[in-house]
Amino acid sequence: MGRWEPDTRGRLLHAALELFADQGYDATTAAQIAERAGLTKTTLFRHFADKREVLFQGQPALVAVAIAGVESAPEGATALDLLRAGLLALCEAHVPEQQEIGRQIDRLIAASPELKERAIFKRSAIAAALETTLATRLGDRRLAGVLADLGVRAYYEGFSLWSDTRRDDKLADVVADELAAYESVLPQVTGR
Amino acid sequence: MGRWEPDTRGRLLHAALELFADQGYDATTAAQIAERAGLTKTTLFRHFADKREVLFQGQPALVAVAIAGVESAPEGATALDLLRAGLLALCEAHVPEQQEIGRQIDRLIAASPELKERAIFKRSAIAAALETTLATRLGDRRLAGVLADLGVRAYYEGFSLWSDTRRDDKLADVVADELAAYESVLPQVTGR
DNA sequence: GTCTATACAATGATAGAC
DNA sequence: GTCTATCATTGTATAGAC
Repeated sequence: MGRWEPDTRGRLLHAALELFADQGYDATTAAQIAERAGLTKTTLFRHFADKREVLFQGQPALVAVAIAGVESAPEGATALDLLRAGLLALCEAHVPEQQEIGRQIDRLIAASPELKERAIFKRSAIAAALETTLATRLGDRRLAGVLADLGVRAYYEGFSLWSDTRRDDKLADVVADELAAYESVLPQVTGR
Repeated sequence: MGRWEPDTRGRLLHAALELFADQGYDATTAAQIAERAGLTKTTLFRHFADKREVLFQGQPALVAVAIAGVESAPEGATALDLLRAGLLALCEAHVPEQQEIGRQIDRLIAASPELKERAIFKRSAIAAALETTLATRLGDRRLAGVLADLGVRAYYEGFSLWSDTRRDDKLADVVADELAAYESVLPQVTGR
């Protein structure tokens, strides 16, 4: 289907994961990643704005999925229903293989402040997108913001539990449990 | 009190703000900032890990203040009392001049993805610190996390309101109002 | 203990050829 | 879409001056 090997971005991700596992993130140059994928540094930076984005290339699609999930919720849905619809869509976008890749990436993030900063930026991008959609549906910016924070927290905490201690459960269930735990703790905030 | 001009970091911040206002963040080099402050690039990087940190140098102190605020709350304080104590301390650490500097920095952040990423990282650092302290006092990680998100949101939204439309009010009051608004909206999340 | 001089590796941008 | 080549800038490292 063309003069070059297909799936350039995927090949770059794969090459990066191997090299980072061997040498660490900092000790690996963009040129090395490109070379292992059979490309040059210039080409890598044509596909990704920076070295970090090679690892986070999956996130934008997740955001779109979450938004679509909220938007496809039925008309009479409650605030919490909308949030759950978004999270469910998000979770179902994960294929089982991503559990292992996710673990790998999480380890790299934990070891690199540079990656941690980008990871938090991505997390906040999901929250912001969720907030916007929820605000449209609910007509209440504050409620939307609070809900988005809650949902994103449930998603990240859930993902972490899922890949650490609940590997055989479905991600959607773990996240739903986490969200339910927040619900049951909220009355303590309001003052009972 | 020494052989050199005092307040090196403050001078660098001042120089950076002037140059960024003139030329924008991207078009200003670290060397230019240093030169305007009467220093060299080497010295700038001795004081700050990177160019962005010149702008965010105030944040670490704010984190310490917020934590101290929570820790100094009386023994019988409720979860919400603890959060309010932290936020109050945070707000009172702001001197009036910081309203204008804060506005300036916010404009720069809005115009630069690079700065936005760092700003979000700083926000999350405040949330994480708050969460840790609250968890210690409350003995409940989940509650602490949810509370920290809520508090940090109130602080940032409050700051934004304060510098945009409520300049003459006290920051602490604006933030307290914002937090109260979240409290009143929370029952809608629990499901009434 | 803070600053400077110099040299250096890596990022990321850019222009032009295939 | 990729490559070669070149480039400015970031940020580091070293060794020394006051």
